[in-house]
Order: sequence, then structure tokens, then C-alpha cells
Amino acid sequence: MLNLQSPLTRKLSAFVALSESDLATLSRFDRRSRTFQAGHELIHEGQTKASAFILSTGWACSYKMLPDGERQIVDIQIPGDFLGLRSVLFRTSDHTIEAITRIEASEVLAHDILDAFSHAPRLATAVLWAASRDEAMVVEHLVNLGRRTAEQRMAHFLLELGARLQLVGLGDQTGFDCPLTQYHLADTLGLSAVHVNRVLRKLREDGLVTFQKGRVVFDDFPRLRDIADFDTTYLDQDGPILR
Amino acid sequence: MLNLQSPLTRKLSAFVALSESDLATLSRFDRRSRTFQAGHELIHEGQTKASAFILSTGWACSYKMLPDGERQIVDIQIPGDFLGLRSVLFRTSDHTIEAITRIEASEVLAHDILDAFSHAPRLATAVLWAASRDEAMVVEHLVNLGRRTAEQRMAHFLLELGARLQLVGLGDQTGFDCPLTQYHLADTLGLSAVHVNRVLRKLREDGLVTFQKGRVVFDDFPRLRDIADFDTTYLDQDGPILR
DNA sequence: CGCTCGATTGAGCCCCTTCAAGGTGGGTGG
DNA sequence: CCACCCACCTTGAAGGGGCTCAATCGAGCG
Repeated sequence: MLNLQSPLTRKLSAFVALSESDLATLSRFDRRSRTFQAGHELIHEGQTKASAFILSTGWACSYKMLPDGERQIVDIQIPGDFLGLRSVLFRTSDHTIEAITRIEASEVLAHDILDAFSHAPRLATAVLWAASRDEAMVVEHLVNLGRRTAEQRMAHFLLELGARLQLVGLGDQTGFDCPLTQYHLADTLGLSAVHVNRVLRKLREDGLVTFQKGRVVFDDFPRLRDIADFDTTYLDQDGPILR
Repeated sequence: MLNLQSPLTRKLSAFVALSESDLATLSRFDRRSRTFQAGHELIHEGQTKASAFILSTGWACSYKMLPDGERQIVDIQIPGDFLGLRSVLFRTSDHTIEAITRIEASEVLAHDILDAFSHAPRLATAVLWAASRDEAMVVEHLVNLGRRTAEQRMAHFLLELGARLQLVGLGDQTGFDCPLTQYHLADTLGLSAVHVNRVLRKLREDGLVTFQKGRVVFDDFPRLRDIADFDTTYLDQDGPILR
């Protein structure tokens, strides 16, 4: 029953009621647990035959580098998230995945995933569902960068992180612990680090949200949500169509 | 053998060698062919139980609207592309899909797709591969919006479109026909329509690319590619790992 | 022949960037 | 135990890329 406590089980259970055998299959994923130091690159851009991982503790991020040294972070990964699921299913990786903090992650081989797909369809559905949710998040980030101001982007991103962390029990309505630097935020939101600092100050002074000393506190959740046009639909928890 | 000519078959064949039975299954997808006028919305944001479609002729786009009336186009779809694949596999649609030109598209029911997945694994792999490629494109668009200048975004987008159209036989090294308005480009690239116009003029005056009267002409392909940092890896055609 | 959609161009402004210069705190080594 | 360092945060000043507002023009079309 230990698995009921793992972040992945917790997240998937929010989408699909998993059977005993599903849980058993899931527990096999947790065998090859490994630890990585902060800054370690788990998957490199251009790498072939990469493994996938399930993040159990700590934070990671996936990003692409540009030739001029600029970086665009595609997504931040928190406990319960898959790392490099696409990389293992399909060819070479088009992005890098790096540990932000010290992390523990279970290595998942292509073989494990394909096995699960043929023997545990319900679990496979849940996994595909999680992958689909990841894609929906990337799309929402695209909207963020394309059509929202710096302040809105920041608000939206912090709200999304908060919602995701709540789902795995790492935050609540009041806020969450956050190991990201302002440089991480800048590379995620397509801003300069300097401007990130100013935006955070503005949001704090306006009594909306405070991000200091590794802690995000929602000072006025409803107003923040309105400003950011934050709608949780794309993170949805109502489960897949296939039951 | 008519199917060998269809854009979808042509695209998937670039990834996986399809068997006769795969081709037969694929041909069943083309049964429920339908026609839609330009501007018609095939799938609405928030809609449940949507169908998927395979676009056979014409152009479409998927987008999200913001409360202030702004629009962010997520992707442009051309013949051979799936429309709303995620919408049918997983819950409510988080985006709208609209016909840009008059289009012909084959409706694909959830049932068809699941059947194909269990009975034609090779085809299923190809379909998953196509879906993965779509996601990689969204990620590249994210990088585009987050870290590139207006000029680079435009160059990158036109090069990507050109590469995709070549794959289905609708363009060559010299250029391609393009029904997009400058408003479409603006909503895709996160710019204003006015600025799109200026950027196009600049690229034309610099002898890089000309977009006029519905035709895109690459005047200096190598230089354009360098400016845009365009690397086709993420559109790759070498096929999936699973053979 | 008016109407509407799309393309084009000018003027002025502002959000965000770059450059620059401190601050602060935790870790490390002498 | 202190001195130094490095990573990160903070703030100011100045510039520019892209925006908004506004007007004109061409073309398809009912």
C-alpha cells in the first residue's frame, strides 16, 4: 500500500480508478530508483535511445537551447511527472532535461511501457492521459508567451504550478515551496531576469502574490486568477472519456 | 491504389513502411469524407465528444481565444494532418479548429482509432508518431515565441511550413502557395498584423523571402535558414524507433 | 458601384531589454 | 572565526522593438 502514497499513483488516481493489478504494474516502475544531483542532465538534446523517468522527489525542467546561448524552458517537472516520455517512445530527443534540485527518479525502459500498454490498458489510458495533459500545458504556455503581458504570464505560471503541486500534495490554497530562481522564471516566461524581478515586485506590492525565500504565497487568489485569465480546464481532473 | 496518392498515406509512409492491411485500414478512414466552407468551426473549445478528422484538401488552424478577444493560433494544419486527435482520445477539447480555406476532411470516430490501435499496431505506431511530431512542433513554436525576434519567427515559420508542405507534395525548394492572411501570421507568431506587414517587407527587401498574392517564394534559402536557426530535426523523417 | 476584407505605411509611445552597479546570504578555506 | 567568493536578488538609466492609432489603397463581390 506504500504506492498509494507515491506522487505518480496519486496523480493518476485522480484521473482513473486503478485496479489492484494496475497498482502492481505501477509499483514495478519504481524499482530502478536513482538519485541525481542538482544540475545533472538526465536527457540531452539530440540523444537517441534515452530512458524515461518518473520523478518521485525534487524538481526538474525540460528546455531547448538556441545558438546564441539563450534558453527556453518548455516545462517544469514536479514529483509525479514523467520525464522524457516522448523521447523513449519516438526517436531522438528534441530537448534537454535537467535536475533543478537534487532529485530521485525511477528509470522506466521502453520495454516496461510497452508491456504496460498491452497488459494493463486501463493504466495505459491513464499514462496517455497524463501525456495529453502535458501537451495541453505546453499549448497553454504557448498562449502565455504569445498573447499575455509579463505580469499575466507570471501570475498564470505561478497559479498553474500551484494547482499542479496541490494535485500531488505539495501545496495548498495559500501557496507552495518553490526552488526556482528568477533565471528559471525568465527562461520559462520568455523574459529577462531583470524584468522578472520587477514583475515580482509589482505583484507583491499590489498584494497579489509574494515569491520570496523559496516560498510562493498567494495573497489574493481570486484577483490573481482574474488577472491571469487562469482557467484550470486544461489541467482537468475529471478523467478520460474511456472508462 | 488511389490511397498511395492521399496526403496522409504519403506522410505516414515517410515514417513507416505500411503493409497492405495497414493501407486497407487506412482507406477505411477515408469513407466519411465531408466538405466544410472556409471559416467553419469543426471543433469548438470546451466541446465534448468531438470527432477527429483527417484533412485531405485545404488548410485549417487550431487556436485558443482570450477573454480580451485576442487569439493565439497553436498550429496550422495542411493536407495529411490530423485535426483534433487529442480531443477525441481525451475528454473535452481545449482549443478550436477552424477551416481557413474550403476543406475536405474525413471524419474519424474514436472507435475507428481504437480499432486501428489493436488490429494494426504498425499503423498505430505511425499515428502516434505523427501525434508526437505535432507536439514537437508546438514546442518549437514555444521557443519561437519565447526567444526569437519577429523577423526570426517569421522566417522560421515559413521554412517549417515549406518543409511540411514538401512532405505531402504541395511545395518545393522554391516556395509554396499559401492562403494565410497577415492576420493569421500575426495570431500565429504573437505579433500585431501591422508589424507582420513590416517584417514581411523587410525580409523581401533583404532578398530573403517574398510572400505576395498567396505565394511564398524563398529568394535565399540558405541565408533564411541561418537567420531563423531552422533545424529540421524536430520534423524528422527517419522513422520511429519501433520497426 | 458601394462594401468589406486585406495590405500598406506613418507617427508616437511604452513595455521590456541591455548595461551597469550594488546588495545579500550561504558556503568554504585558511 | 573571519574573509572571501559566488550565486542570486535588486535597482537605476537609457534605448529599441513592437504596439496602437489612424489613414489610404486595391481587389473581389453582391
